Amino acid sequence: MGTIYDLAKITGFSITTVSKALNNYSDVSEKTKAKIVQAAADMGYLPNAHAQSLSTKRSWTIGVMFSEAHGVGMMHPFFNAIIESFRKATEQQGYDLIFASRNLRNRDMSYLEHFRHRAVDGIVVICSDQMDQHVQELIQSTIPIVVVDMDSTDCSVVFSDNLTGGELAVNHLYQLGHRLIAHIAGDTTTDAGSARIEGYKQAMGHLGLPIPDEYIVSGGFFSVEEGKQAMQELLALPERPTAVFVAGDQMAIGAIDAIHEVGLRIPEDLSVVGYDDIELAKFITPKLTTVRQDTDTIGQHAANLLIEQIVNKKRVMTTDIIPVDLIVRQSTGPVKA
Amino acid sequence: MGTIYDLAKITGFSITTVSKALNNYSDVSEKTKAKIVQAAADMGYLPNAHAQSLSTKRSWTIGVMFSEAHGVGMMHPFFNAIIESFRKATEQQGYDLIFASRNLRNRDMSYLEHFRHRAVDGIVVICSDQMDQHVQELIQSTIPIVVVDMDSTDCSVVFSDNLTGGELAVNHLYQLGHRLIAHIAGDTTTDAGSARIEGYKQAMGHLGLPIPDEYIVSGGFFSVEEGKQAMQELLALPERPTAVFVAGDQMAIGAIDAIHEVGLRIPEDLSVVGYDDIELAKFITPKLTTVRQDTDTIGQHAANLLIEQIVNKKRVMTTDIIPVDLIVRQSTGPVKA
DNA sequence: AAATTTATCGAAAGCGCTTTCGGTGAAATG
DNA sequence: CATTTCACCGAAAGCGCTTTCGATAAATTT
Repeated sequence: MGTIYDLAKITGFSITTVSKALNNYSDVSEKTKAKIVQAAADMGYLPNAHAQSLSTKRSWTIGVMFSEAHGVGMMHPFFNAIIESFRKATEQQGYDLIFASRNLRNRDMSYLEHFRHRAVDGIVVICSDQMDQHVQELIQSTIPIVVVDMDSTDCSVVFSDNLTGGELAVNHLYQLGHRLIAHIAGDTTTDAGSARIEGYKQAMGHLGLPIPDEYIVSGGFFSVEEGKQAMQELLALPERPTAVFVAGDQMAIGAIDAIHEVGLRIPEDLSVVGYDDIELAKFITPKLTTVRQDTDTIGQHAANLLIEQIVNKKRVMTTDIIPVDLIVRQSTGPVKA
Repeated sequence: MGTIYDLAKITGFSITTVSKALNNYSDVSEKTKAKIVQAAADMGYLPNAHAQSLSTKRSWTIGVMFSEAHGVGMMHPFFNAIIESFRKATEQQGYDLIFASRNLRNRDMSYLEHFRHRAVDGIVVICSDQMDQHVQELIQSTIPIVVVDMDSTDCSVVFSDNLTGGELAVNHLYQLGHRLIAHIAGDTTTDAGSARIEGYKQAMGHLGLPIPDEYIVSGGFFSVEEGKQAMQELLALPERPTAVFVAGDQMAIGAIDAIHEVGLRIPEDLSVVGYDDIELAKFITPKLTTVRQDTDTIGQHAANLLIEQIVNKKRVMTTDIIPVDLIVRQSTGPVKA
């Protein structure tokens, strides 16, 4: 390793000059700059990030918060894809991601506290809901922040056009002749969940289609298992829907499983459209018709929004809504005559 | 915020005493300890992690390295599950995870350099292969390290019993009457890939089954797409196998897709067994017979192995092989008469 | 040649914390 | 009462780095 002092000793300059040389200050001659840089390379010198942070008040780290409330963690392919794209964008600018917990050596603390302790330059919250106290606390803090997949007027947010997404799905189904369209919803405490329900309702309204209460059933927090259960409820209905719009691909896969288990065929007996377009969507049987969320763009925009705030040292409250696409595959088909 | 100095001013004690009180030293009376702790709570004091690290040489961070060589990143459900379990285990001990890149503010640097710069206490490498220069460099360094899903005698490693896994799959297929058993392999530069091939070969050998060269086809780096392509090659063979052991569930899903696309049925026409037992495995159609890897245990063991080294300040080179299970579902069945 | 600029460097303070080591008064011992 | 122990506290150095500000010598300008 070696420190800046070693470098000073070796080259014969002061640590001041060494530091300046390494940081490319203008008041050090090219010659000495070259010598110092060379010596640094020779000894494999690397600046200590903690010392730097301490003295510059800049840590070049971004804290990421996954809400663990619903046990999704970083396992959900959608959030996962977003964080991956976010990571690529931020690391290009020199930031590292740090996953902090609520545990600091046996001291229980809030995320905000933990992030302050780590002195992160900014925060991204990936999956959460309005009810989460921790997220609200983060938003109210002064640390630059961007929130993904959730709405808020108190900070920068970026999320998919879930309303349109819901409409796209329903309209597609309608055009295929479906009139009995049910919805397996994501939990309404999440903005994504409720926006998709809203999109579903609006589209149904516009089309003059009635919505029986039993046609909206909760799939909980977007899990496969809950999607399956929700579908089972739907299947038990006296007037079974001919199509169902599922608010997430994972849930859709669960739903499909439920449908298959009772011996029904997709799309002949029942059409299903999902939401997300996870990688697997186009490979499973039947290939899933779904509303694609542009995770790449979401992640990038989130990264840009955050870094902009960090760099300019001022809060901005942008609401960035990313368009979605309907991807038609084989899980939807014309209604049975 | 506030620093230790503010706390000293407020309470009237020296910063030394404040620090000691906060760190529960024995040479500060209970009374003053209480006062200081109270004052700290009142002002919402939080120690600055960077300052602490600087002075203690302990950062309470663990660097995680995903090889980006094969473009899997953190998107693969298997690695993802491992990192999640690893995270839970380490955060319980007070460590935060930091995802470092190879980019430090436009300076291109190795992972080792980056980790040294960040002064991480330990390193976990999640998905990589022997050929990766960066990983080798990490292993040769003096920083505590644990490697997952890869073999090495130079550091602690933890991975699944891939050999047995391969055998389990083949034997299962054999018992169902299959004799023409092919293998869609993971890339042989990965230990997991080659060990599963080995398991396949050994089992076939024991059973006295011949292995035509064309029966082992590479599925690349475990992706769905590559699995699909591999299966297409298999399907084009003059003597088509009646069963195929696929070295990963993602690939298996791709393979199933390929099979369905040519109008064949699973398991009636063709049996397939996967590897991993990802969450979706039991929901897709057909429900996938697969070799389950115990990601929870892998993650935990890796965490323990790493923390042990950090705490004891000495390198240990354990090889921790985690057993696997065959989970029989519906993608395998008796060979057609 | 005197007066200014300019280029180059370093002393020193500071970032927030830990830890060694010594000092004080009170309690315990003889 | 003199001496030793003990409990409690603080001065100071140090962790590795940045940054301000002043100093010096060389280069320009008059």
